[in-house]
Amino acid sequence: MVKTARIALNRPLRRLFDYRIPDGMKLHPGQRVRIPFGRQQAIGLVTDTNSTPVPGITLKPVSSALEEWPALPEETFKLLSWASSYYQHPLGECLFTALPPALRRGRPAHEKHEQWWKAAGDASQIPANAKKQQALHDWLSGEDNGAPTSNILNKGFSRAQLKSLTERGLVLECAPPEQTTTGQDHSEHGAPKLSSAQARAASELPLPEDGFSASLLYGITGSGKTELYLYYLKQNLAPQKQALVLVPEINLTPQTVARFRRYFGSRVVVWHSALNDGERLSTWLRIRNGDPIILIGTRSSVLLPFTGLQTIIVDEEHDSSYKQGEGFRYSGRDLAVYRAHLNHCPVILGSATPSLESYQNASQGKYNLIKLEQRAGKATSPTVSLLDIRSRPLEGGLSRPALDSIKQTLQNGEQALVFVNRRGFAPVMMCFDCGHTLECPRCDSRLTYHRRDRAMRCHHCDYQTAATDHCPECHSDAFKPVGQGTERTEEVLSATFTDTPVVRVDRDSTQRKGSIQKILDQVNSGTPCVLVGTQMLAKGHDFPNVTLVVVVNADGGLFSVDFRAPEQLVQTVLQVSGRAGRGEKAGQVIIQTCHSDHPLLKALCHGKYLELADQLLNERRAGQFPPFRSMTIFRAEASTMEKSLQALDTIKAMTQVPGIETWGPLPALIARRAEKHRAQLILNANNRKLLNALLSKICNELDQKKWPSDLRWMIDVDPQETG
DNA sequence: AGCACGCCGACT
DNA sequence: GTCGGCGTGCTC
Repeated sequence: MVKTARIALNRPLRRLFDYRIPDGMKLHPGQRVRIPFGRQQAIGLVTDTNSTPVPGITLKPVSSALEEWPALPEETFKLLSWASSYYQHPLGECLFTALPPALRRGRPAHEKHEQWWKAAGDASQIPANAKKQQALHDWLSGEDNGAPTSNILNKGFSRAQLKSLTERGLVLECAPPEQTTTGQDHSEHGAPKLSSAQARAASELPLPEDGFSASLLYGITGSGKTELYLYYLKQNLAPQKQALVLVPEINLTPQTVARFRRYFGSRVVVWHSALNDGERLSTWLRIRNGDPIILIGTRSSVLLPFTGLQTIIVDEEHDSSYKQGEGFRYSGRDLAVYRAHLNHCPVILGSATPSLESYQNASQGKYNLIKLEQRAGKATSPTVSLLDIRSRPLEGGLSRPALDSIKQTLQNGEQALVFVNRRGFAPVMMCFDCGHTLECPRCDSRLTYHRRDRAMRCHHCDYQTAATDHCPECHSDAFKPVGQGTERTEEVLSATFTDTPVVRVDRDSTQRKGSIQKILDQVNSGTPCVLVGTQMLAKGHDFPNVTLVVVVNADGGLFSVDFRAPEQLVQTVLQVSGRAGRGEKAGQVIIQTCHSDHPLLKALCHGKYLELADQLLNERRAGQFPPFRSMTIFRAEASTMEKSLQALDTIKAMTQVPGIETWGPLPALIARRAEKHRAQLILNANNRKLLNALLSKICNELDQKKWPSDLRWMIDVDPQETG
């Protein structure tokens, strides 16, 4: 009886491939293998060793197993298999996203031992013009144990400089120091001291030994959710077990990590997109090995091969960045819940503004709802007011009363924060004589003006061109930016408050490494200043001396086509409002709007998020939107809109069954993007299981179909974006 | 995704 | 006459 293995490859194929297992080779699901594939060699992952191969095909043999143990342990494998079928993404690609890049490429599953270097000899032998070599020699002389290559490179030195010094004998390779025992809790700290409200919330959280539980921790901004997490882990995490703390990318700051390290020392390890291949491999191996790590990481860390996971925490669980927007479109938060289920352990979803999905689960009793409605310390909740800006002149988007409030705040020796919601409100160059605007030649969108480098950029593709002073159509010099961006607001504020620092925080101003830290230091010094920024300012920061928050324009979310827009508006405003009055002084929030009588905005002033959430859930129920039905979007793009719409019509024909309602196909909000014409078809299903079964069938059929060569179709289960 | 095969245009 | 463009098809 010939033994066979079913193997998944890192290819966008929904099919698996069968191979013969050579005599004497033992294979198990999750194991990495080297296999011949077509006329190339490939790395595969074993999915099954009990399957019956398709008859009539001569099977090739597995070349070798890369290691005897499964790279993906059983529980991780189950998680990914489930995710593959839930999100309708090819199994091979799902499984491979859980491997670090080095292992995907077939590298051995152990760390490359790193070369260590120490200084030797006399620095005077270094040529006088080789300043960097001198600096390197200098620095290395101060490192008693020597330093590994990676540290040297991180310090800004180059391989070439290191090489020159070794050739001169001024730097020698040395043995790495004794491995410091990592993964241990070295910290002196016991559990953090909790307020009575925090202690009560903590006592409501189920314990790891109670098995699976999902809890929604609703804690208003400034209520001290992080302290609660720390307390919970300190009290309940067994010394040899692992914990996963998921955070949005933007919250994974050195401050957050430092806070965990204070309580758990080197047991805390991070995982995010900026790690290099070596760091990824190293952390992945430690997790796989069962080291008692507390891992703080972004979305993808929910896919790591934990082998002793005892608790999962999802901070800011409402954050849309938990949903991957392309390729394997999984939700890190939802997978975290499923993973806790597989692990028989608790998951805690924390937010000041819970997603309606999680809140509904809590309302139905599927999740525990734990409330923390008091701010920690002496801080009180800020007062929120609407400022109607209809027929008020604006400067840089700011009205006179708002500017006066900022002035007053600065005079009080306090700080102000101006929040510009850039969504759909970017500065566009327009001719005031002929009305001409610059459009992207490849997309249905206008170019955005970037003052710093005098460039016009498309935010939907990589197109950019130089800005001009004159209208390219009528050559008028009345060619000016209109609309509101952070740069314009910053400019106006700088001109108005000449002797106060105005600090801008957005993607453009924080690209350089460490620049965000500089900004935070400035703010934390407490001296009067004005912060201007986008979403980035709304997240998690603690600015004790900010007492005023101005929301420049809140109206974008009021009349959007996206069913999530109202929820997102409310969440963003509440999150940014939460930056005000976190110290001892009371905070004030001013929301500029043209619709001060809008019920949603009026409700926002009373600040009770759960009441708003109830109201928003009622609207979702009335419109039969998620979470009352489950939604899936099929998207298509091609060289013409006709081809895209036609493909979606074909798909629509497959979905005409009871219990499923379709909307469209319709051209996408941005119908042309990078020369591709895009359309989408929305499916709404009463029953998740039924929908999933239908989707599997459709995707398989779509794979068999002959499409025009330039047509691409995609599926997005539980979409975050519906445009 | 890779990679090869294949069938048409511009070159020594 | 060949080199090479990328459309099409296949990978156990």
